[in-house]
Amino acid sequence: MSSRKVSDTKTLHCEEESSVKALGRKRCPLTHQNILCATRTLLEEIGFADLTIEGIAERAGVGKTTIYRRWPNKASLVLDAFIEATIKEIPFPDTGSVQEDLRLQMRRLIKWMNGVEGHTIAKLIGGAQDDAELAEAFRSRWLTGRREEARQIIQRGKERGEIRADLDPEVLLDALYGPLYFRLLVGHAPLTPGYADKLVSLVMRGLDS
Amino acid sequence: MSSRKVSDTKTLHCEEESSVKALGRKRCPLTHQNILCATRTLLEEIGFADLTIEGIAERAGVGKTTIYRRWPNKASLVLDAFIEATIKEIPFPDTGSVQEDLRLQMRRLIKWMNGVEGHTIAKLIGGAQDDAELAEAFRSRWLTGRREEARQIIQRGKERGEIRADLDPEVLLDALYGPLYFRLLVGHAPLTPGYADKLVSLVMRGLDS
Amino acid sequence: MSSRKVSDTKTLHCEEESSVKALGRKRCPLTHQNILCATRTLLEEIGFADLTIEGIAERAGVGKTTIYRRWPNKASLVLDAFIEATIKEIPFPDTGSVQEDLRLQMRRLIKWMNGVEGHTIAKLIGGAQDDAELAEAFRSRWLTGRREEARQIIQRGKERGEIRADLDPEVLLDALYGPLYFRLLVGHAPLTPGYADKLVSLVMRGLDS
Amino acid sequence: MSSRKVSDTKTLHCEEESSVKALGRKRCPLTHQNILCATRTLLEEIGFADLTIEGIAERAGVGKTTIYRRWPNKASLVLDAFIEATIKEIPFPDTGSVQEDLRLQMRRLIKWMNGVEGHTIAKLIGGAQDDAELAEAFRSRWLTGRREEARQIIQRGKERGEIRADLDPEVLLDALYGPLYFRLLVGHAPLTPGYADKLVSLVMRGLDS
DNA sequence: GTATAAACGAGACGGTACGTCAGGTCTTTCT
DNA sequence: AGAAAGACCTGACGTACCGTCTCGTTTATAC
Repeated sequence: MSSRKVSDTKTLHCEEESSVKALGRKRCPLTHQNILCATRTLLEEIGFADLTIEGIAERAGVGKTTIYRRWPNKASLVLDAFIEATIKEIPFPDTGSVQEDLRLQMRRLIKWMNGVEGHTIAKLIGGAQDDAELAEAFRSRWLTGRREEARQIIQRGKERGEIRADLDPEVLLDALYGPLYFRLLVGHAPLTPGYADKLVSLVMRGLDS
Repeated sequence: MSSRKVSDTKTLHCEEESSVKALGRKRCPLTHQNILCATRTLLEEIGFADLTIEGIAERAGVGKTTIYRRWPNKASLVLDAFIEATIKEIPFPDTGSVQEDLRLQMRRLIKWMNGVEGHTIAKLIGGAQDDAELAEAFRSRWLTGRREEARQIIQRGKERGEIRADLDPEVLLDALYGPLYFRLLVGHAPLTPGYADKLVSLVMRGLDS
Repeated sequence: MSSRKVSDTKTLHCEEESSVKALGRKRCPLTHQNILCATRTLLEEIGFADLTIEGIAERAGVGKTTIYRRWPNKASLVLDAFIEATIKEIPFPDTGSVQEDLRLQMRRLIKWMNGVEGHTIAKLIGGAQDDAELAEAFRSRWLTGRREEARQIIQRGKERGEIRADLDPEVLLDALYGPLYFRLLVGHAPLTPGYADKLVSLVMRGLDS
Repeated sequence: MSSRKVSDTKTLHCEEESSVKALGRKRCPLTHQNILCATRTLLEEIGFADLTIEGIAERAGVGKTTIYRRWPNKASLVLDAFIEATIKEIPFPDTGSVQEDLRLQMRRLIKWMNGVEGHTIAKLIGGAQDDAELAEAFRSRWLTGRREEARQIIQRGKERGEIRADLDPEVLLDALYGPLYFRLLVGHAPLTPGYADKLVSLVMRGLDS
C-alpha cells in the first residue's frame, strides 16, 4: 500500500531516451543539479522574463550546449527547477472536517503565493500562454497532483456525510482555488489569509443540504 | 448623470499632449488606425509572444519610430488594439434577478472566451506577469469597468432583497469569475456554457439566508 | 582622355546601393574607418585564421550587425582593410630599361612580401582557395591593376625595341612573378633580393633575339 | 645506394609509437583506411574548409577520439589522405632531353592540376597559410620528393652538356613550376597544356650558352 | 585461465564563434 | 514639427564544431 512511490522525481522534463542501452559517457548528475540550482537562484534574483539561457549557463559554470541538450526551452527548465524546489511544500491536512481541511490548505497556499514561489508560478502560468508544452507540463506536473489530493479531501467529506454525494468536485475546487489564482495573476485585490475563510464560508455554505 | 460616456475610446493609452498648441504636422489619424489594425491582425495570426514592433510597423506601412512615439511598449499597444476591438461586447443584462443576470453574463463571457478574444486576453494576462505596466493597464482599462458593472448587479439584488446586505461583493465576484479565468489560463478543464450554471448554483446557494 | 579616374577607391567591396535616393540615416563614415582599422590591427596581431567578426566588432566599438550590413563575409572585409592600407605601395619604376624596371620592382615586392603585408596577402590567397568571392575580389582589386602596370613596362620595352614584339607578356610576367608568389606561399626557399636578379637574368636572357 | 626506399608510405604522419612492446588491443588497420577514405570522399564533396572532424568520424563510422588519437589536426589527416591517393601519379619521364623531360612532366602536372586533385592541393596550400605544421608537412612530404626528381632531370642535362653547369637548378625549377602553382592558386589565367610549352621555351631559351 | 591494458564507438562536456533577430535610439530627408 | 526610412549598438538566440573527457565493450598480450 505504501508502495506508491511518487516515482523518480529527479529528472522530470528533460529529454531522456531510456530505451536502448545508454551508450557513451553518462550525463553528470552534478551538472544537472548545478543548472537547476543556478536557474532557481537567477529566477529569484532577476525574474523569469530577464532570465537567459546564457546567464544560467554562466552561473552554473556550464556550456550552453549542455543545457540545450537536456531541456528544449527555457520554460521547461524553469518548471523543472521550480517543481524540484517546491514539490513537497504545502501539504494537505486531514482534520476530520472538509471545510477545515480546505480552509487550512488554502491559507497555506495563500501564504506561499505571497512569497517568491507565488511570483514564479504566476510567471510560469503567464509563460504557458504562449507555450503549449509548458502549459501541458504545468498541468501534468504541478496541478494534477495537488488537485488529486484536494479531490480526496472532498471524497472523505462525502464518505463522512459532510457533503452531499452528487456534488461535482471539479466545480467546487474551481470555485475555491480559481479565485486564488485569479487574484495572483490579475492582482486586482490582495491575497490575505482571511480571503480563504471568506471564500470557504461563501462557497461551502449549505453543501450538506 | 448617466450621460458619462466612457469618453473618446479612440486613443486610450498612447501619449497625447493636447495641452499646448498643436504645432507642426498633424498626426495622421489613419496611421493610428493602421497600426492598431495591423496589431490586431498579427495578434490573431501569430500570437502575442511572436508579435514584434518591427513586424507591426512593416504590416502597417509605418516607421518603428512612429509607433514608439505613440505607445511606450508592445503591451500598451496590444491592449489598445484589443480594447478598441472589444470594448462594446458582452453587455450586462438586467432581468430583475441577480442570479439570472450573472448567469447570463457569465455564459456570454464563456462564449467569448472560447473565441479569438479569449485567446488574446489570456496572452495579455500572461504578458502582464512580467510587465507591471501592462498589468496595471489591464486592470484599469479592462477589468475595473466590467467589475463595476457586475457590482451594480449585486447592488440591485441587495436593494431588491434577493441578497443579504452584508455580503462582500468582491468575494462573490471572485468566486464566480475567478474560476472562468482560471480555466481560461490553465486549461485543465473545458469552458462550457453549463459551467456557468453550475458555478452560479453552487456559489449563490442560500445567499438570502 | 586622361580623365580615367581610378574611381573612388574608398568603399570597394561593401554593399552599397546608390540607385534611388538614399533615404533614412546615412552610414557613418567614421564607423567604416573604425571597422577597417580594427581589422588591420587585429590582422597583424593575431592573423587571418584567428580573426573573428566578433573580435573586430568589439575592437571597433561596433555592433556585429553593422559589420554584416556592410560586408558579406570576413574575407571581403579583410581584403578591403588590406587594400586600403597598401594600395599605393610598391610603385612601378621607369628607368628606360625593361629588365631594370622589372628587376627593381621585383626587389621591392620581395622586400614587401617579407613584411607583415606579405604574410597577410599569403593568408588572403590561402583564404581565397575556399572562397570564390574572395578569389575574384583578390584578382580584380589587387592583381589586375598591378598586372596592367607591369604589362605597360613590357610594352614600353617592345616600343623601344628591347624585346621582340611577338612575346606573350602574360607568360613572361608569370615566369617572373609566379616564382615569387610560389616561394611566398610554399616557403620552400627564402625570398631574398638576389632572387629577383637571378630570376630576371634567367628568364629574360635573349629576349631580343 | 638506390636502396633508399621512400619508406613505407602507409602511415605517414600519424602518431605511432613502435618502441616498447605493444600492449593491449592492436590498432585496427581497417579503421585507418576507413578514416582516410572518408576524408578523401568528403574532401571532394564539400572541400577543405567545410571539412569537420565530426563529419569524417561519422562518415567513417568511427569515434572522434579514434581520429584524434592518430592525427594531431585536420590538416595532417587531409594531407595523409591526399598523399596516399596521389603518391604514385605524375611520373617523371626520361627522354634524353632536359627540355623535353620537363615539358612533358609539366604537361602532366597541368592536366592533373585541372582535376580534383589540383583543387585539393590548392586547398592544402591555402590551409597551410595558417597552419605551420601543415605547411611543413606539405613541403617535406609532397614537394621535396618531386623536387628532387626534377633536380635529377636537370643534373642529367648538365652531365649531357645540354645545360651549362653553373645554372642554379632552384631558380630554374621555380621559374618553371612557380607559374603553374601561381595560376592554380590565383586563377587569373587558365592552365592549358600549351602553357607548359610556352614557359619552357621562354625560360630555357639559351641555357646552353 | 584470468588479469590487465589499450583500442574502440558513443556521446557528454565546457567552450567559442557563428549569423540572425528584435529591441529601442538616433539621424536624415521629405512633407 | 511630424513622419518614414533606415543606420546604429546591444544582447540573446539556437546551432555547429572544437578538442577533451568518461563510459562500457571488445580484443589482445602477459602472468
